[in-house]
Amino acid sequence: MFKEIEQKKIYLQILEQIKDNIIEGNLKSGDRLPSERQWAEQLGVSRATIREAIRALEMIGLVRCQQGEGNFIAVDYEDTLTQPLTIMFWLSKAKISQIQELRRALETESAKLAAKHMTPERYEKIEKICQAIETETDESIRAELDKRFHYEIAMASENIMIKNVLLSSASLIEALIKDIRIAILDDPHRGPLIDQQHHIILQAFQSHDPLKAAMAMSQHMDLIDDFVSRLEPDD
Amino acid sequence: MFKEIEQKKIYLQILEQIKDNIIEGNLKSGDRLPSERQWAEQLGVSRATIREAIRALEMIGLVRCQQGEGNFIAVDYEDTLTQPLTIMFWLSKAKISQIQELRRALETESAKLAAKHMTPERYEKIEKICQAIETETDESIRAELDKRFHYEIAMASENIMIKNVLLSSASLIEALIKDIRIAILDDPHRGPLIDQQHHIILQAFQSHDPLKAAMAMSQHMDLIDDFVSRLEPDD
DNA sequence: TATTGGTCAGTGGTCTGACCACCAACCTGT
DNA sequence: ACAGGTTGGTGGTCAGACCACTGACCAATA
Repeated sequence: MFKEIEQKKIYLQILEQIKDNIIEGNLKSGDRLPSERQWAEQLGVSRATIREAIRALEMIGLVRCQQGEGNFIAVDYEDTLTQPLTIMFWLSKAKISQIQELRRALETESAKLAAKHMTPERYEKIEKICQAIETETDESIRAELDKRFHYEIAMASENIMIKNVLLSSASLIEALIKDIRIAILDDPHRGPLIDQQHHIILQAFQSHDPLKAAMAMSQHMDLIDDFVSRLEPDD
Repeated sequence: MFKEIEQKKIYLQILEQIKDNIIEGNLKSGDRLPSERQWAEQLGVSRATIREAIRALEMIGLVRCQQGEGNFIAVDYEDTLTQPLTIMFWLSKAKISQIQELRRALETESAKLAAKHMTPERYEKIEKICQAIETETDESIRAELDKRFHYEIAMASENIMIKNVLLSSASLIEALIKDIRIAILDDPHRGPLIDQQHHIILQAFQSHDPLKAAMAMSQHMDLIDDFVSRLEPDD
């Protein structure tokens, strides 16, 4: 299952091996890796080296480390970009509005693709979420449902790359503005507006109209834009 | 009643410190980090631990390691996402067309923002590149110029997050289809078409018309879409 | 019987000290 | 002045040790 190590950046070789093993199907999400001691012996390297490799893999969200239990392949790769994206945000001294613009680009494309590939099952699922949002009165639950609304659209886009980048940037925004959804949803003037926008998006999905979906989602994003811009005035 | 006791992993604490130091301006691109031994002593941890932190930082492109010389803060953070994006691509078994869709979303938004923020200096720069593309006959140089064309637009968008995600996905596509630009440009029917599209984009920039820029760029992307779809037929 | 609490083996987290490979800057002899 | 070797500092790797945590097993207790 694991080959002997040659020379070069050892931790990169281990990464390659894991990658290959996953692609070949020998390793899958949630699988446990060999224990560090055992693995080190198998590969003929020291435990310290194995650990450096694991650390690198953990950083990009590919491996989850649990003391006393073991190291595991991440259950999904949705968080692979979150950490790097967060770092990039801080180091490049970007503004929140810039992530928001990134998210806008992805949400609109996501909606466009979702409309293109929408299935009755998925549509029903999303429709139910919308209905739940309308009838729900607890703002924090409404916020959670709104999140799921966007998540399901991302799934429906059938594009895992866009989905993951989108989810990462969305969670970064959330981390920066914890209660953005609540704050937006809480505005009594906005509640109905949001529901209306959701409906337009739904209609676009139902009629498989990518352009309409993209435009509707873009307008939906305007709400968040507005909130961000007030939170973070232009320099 | 009792608060949870939580000991963050040391390597994450070190990451935090580096992040803070960069934000505060104590550390900047290209700066050299303390030697591992010295640093370990300063922080009161072992060298192995320091190395695990460095390995994690190297993985996301934040640190460059040079044996016999030292460890350095990366000169730019443009590659922070390239590695994770590549890993994600392989592990999620995505198709090239999906990255292309990701790129399309970013290129169009990038063009839109560029039109919004275009300055005479930047316009002139991009215009010169376009002229160079038209007069150049060597296909590989044309390809290189085309790359710069997109790069400058990304810069002009004045959105570092979009720029970096875009460049990462573009370089991932390039790695997967090495000669895509040449292959596309090489088609005698396409050469004039590309030049024409570039001009439309330029016009949109000049008139600060974001929507027109986005649409023109989207059409420009169709060319690559077309190429990818022929290279990678639908399942 | 059901629950508590201890033991124990296995795991990741960290530390220590050592050796190797590499690089740059400093000699040194010509 | 210069080519070539020496030397000290750096990252790369290794071996072995101890700690903290986990889960499973099991005995003592209510």
